[in-house]
Amino acid sequence: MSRVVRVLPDEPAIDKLFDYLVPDAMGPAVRIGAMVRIALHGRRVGGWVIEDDVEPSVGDDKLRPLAKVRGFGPPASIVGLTEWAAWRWAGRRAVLLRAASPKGAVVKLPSPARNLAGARQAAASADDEVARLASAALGRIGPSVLRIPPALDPFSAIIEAARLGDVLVIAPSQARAELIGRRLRRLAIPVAVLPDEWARAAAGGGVVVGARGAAWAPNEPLSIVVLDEHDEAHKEERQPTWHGRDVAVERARRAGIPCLLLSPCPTLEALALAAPAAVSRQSERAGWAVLQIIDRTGDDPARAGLISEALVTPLRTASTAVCVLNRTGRSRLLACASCATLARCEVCDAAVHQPYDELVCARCSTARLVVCLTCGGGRFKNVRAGTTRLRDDLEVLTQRPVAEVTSATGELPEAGVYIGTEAILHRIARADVVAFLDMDSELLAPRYRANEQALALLARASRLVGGRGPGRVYVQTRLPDHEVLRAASLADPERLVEPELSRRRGLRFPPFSALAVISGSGAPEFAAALRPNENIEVGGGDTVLVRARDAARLADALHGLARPKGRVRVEVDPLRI
DNA sequence: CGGACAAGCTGA
DNA sequence: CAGCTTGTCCGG
Repeated sequence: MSRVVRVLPDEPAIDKLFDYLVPDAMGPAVRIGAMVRIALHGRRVGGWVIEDDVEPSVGDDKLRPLAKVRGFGPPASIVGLTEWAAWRWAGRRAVLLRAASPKGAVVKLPSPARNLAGARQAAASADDEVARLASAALGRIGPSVLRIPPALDPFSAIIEAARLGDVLVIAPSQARAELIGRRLRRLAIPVAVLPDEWARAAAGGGVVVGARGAAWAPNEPLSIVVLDEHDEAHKEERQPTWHGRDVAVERARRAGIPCLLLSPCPTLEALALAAPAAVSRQSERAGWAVLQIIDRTGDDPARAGLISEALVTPLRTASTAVCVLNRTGRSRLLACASCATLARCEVCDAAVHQPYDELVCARCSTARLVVCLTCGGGRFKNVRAGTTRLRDDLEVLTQRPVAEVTSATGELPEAGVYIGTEAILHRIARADVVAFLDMDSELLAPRYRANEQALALLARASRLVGGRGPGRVYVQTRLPDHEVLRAASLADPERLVEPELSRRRGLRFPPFSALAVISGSGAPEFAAALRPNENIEVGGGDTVLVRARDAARLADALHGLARPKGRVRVEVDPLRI
């Protein structure tokens, strides 16, 4: 009998399996996960072998041979994991298999790393509080949560895991992954940094480290370590919106291995998996920065500037100061490109924005053509509400150079003071002053995770200033007693857990439910196919919120629904609603 | 996705 | 009714 395999084409829109004959010459290279090329409907496309030795589901006359074997792809266990993730996040398998595959063709694997004994020796020297916590957690199969304050180095947890055998480390950013790779190499511990060293990772032996994509790494680790589990960078923004931590937890469950979730401020999702272990109170206090709360309760909102008196001296004297001003939620302003008049609503005079090809009033929703009422011009440009002005003001106030940092900023300019949105906290590694100019926009953000996100920002700032030491984190606020500020001041994230749990339970937000947001022109039609029942609630409108009792029921409800004509975006587990 | 083919529209 | 556009289906 000739061998037949089942192949998924690398065309996300197809998402169907097709059977192909395996020519004898290709035999040994064809296995589950192998990347192949196939003739499909008159063209050649790439694909992955998903099942081996199958009974063909079409007649022999239709069967065609594989056109080519391109090389190694994800191992069978990871193919299975992508299958699960496609269900869990209601997405297409090909997108996930791409994330799990090497960037170029891999036809040969290097020999696996062997000098593990030396690595274990290097590892044996690490003996601190973090190592002891990790060691205990590594004795348990499945998820563990370790609360390690922002400025305490989690590296010895990785070393501790490496001592026991191959490890997979998932970092919140590529930069962080590469840094860890360099540190491990310095200790002569074999390491493959993804995505570049996919082949070395597949060969096995030692540590594999990468950003969220490493959750699909082709190795067979004996443990998985997720760094900064709370960091939203672990979530893929494109569809399917999978989460590196959740993939790691499922992967560990399937493999029957420990999975360590590290964070200074664990999410309620992580805490639902395991009770946290924490370093001593003393160490935790040392790992959070001193918070200086600048109470602006009495200041006249109309008159008070964004920089209070109390902030001027710290900004002037710090060697590096970082100012965070979140513009999200502030109305974006449009100005006419030719006459610079601000675009206002003709009915109510409020600022208008341009979601699509018309101008819409943020207050009364009146829409009109994209035309300037003053000069008739048809082009508008975004005015970033006052940041440039703020930069100038800051320069005058501090009498030193101030640099604005945006996502477009390449090389960081030389300056004593930097200003930007919260993304700036990921661009600058060290500072002695971090100032949140408008913390209330975080604390009062109309998002169900606002508290968790605000605490994460303070954790990040604490890391920048190096924990409890001479550095300071300043917070301008009208809510000086807010529980998030209190938790960060006291270096006690646990204080936030109970109130947050009861709030989420009351409002039935995750982890007490699972959510999906369906948007795009086809959203109403798509949502109409979802039948509400005791497990599923479906909202109305152009953007539909779906709420289920849990992730499995949500996934089941979304599974296999026909996509209508228009655009449909299904975001499972949205973090910012 | 993109080719095949069928159903609808137009012009003489 | 040829010649074209638009829509739906399906691939091994």
